[in-house]
Amino acid sequence: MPELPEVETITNNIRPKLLNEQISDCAINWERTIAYPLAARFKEQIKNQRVTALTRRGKYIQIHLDQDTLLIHLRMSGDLYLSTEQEPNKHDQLIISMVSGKKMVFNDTRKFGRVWLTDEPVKILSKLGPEPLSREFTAELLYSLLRSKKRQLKPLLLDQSFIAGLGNIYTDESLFEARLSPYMNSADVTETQSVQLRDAIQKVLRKGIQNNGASIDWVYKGGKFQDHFQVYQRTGSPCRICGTPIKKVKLGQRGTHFCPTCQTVNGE
DNA sequence: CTGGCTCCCTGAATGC
DNA sequence: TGCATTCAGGGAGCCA
Repeated sequence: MPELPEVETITNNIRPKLLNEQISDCAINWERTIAYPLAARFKEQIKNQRVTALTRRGKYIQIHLDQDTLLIHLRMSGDLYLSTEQEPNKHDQLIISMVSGKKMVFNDTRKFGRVWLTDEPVKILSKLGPEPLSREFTAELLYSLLRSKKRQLKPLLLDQSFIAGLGNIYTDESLFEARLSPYMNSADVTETQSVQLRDAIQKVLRKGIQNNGASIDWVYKGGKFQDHFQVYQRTGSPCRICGTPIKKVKLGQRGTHFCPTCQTVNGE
């Protein structure tokens, strides 16, 4: 599942290949991929625009064009890459071709991914919480944000309006790194624990990026962070700190992995 | 405000 | 072997 480190890796990979390219045309194979505007208008509006920059915000890839911004959210199974192949692959939902002949492919097996073409990307991105790797993401900020809510840490960290970019993998890994229980109520987190959690989130995300993200299932290949998982997908395996079998539970409708010995709610 | 649940999708895993 | 069922997972939307 592409989360912040995977999206960062993908954005970095395509940036040099796409900068200054001019779009000539696009093929929409699954209309629902286009979240905005209507498919027909999208197709017209994107034509002839030139790529000026590529950035990431949360789990969104932003492809800045000279008129609009192309926002891409990969959701569960999306991938974005340059292709030289003539025939489309299975699950190529959107293919954008360049004047130079290059083709950018949005491939998405489960069809959850979405693409927007808008001159007001802020309207979509302003719902997001702070960037966890930015300078503004201090322990003090996290502490005040946590105290302003009364929610269990796991579902709260997954909430993109709280912090942008964490998904199921990096949330579980961050909570383990911080030694905090996924069940813990955010309002009970102390200042010291906020420091731990901020440091843990940044450490885990940075390590993810260094490893080009994680490759799990058949989705997204190329990353190596899966070799460094402490809890994610390690159900029943011994905790690397204390040896207790890693537990998997359902929390907020999401599979949640943690060490019941190392990750406590203030001793409980 | 919070939590719980459903929906969108496909492919892998499991059951018989 | 083959068919049917179940499940995972990000985020929107709905309801309590």
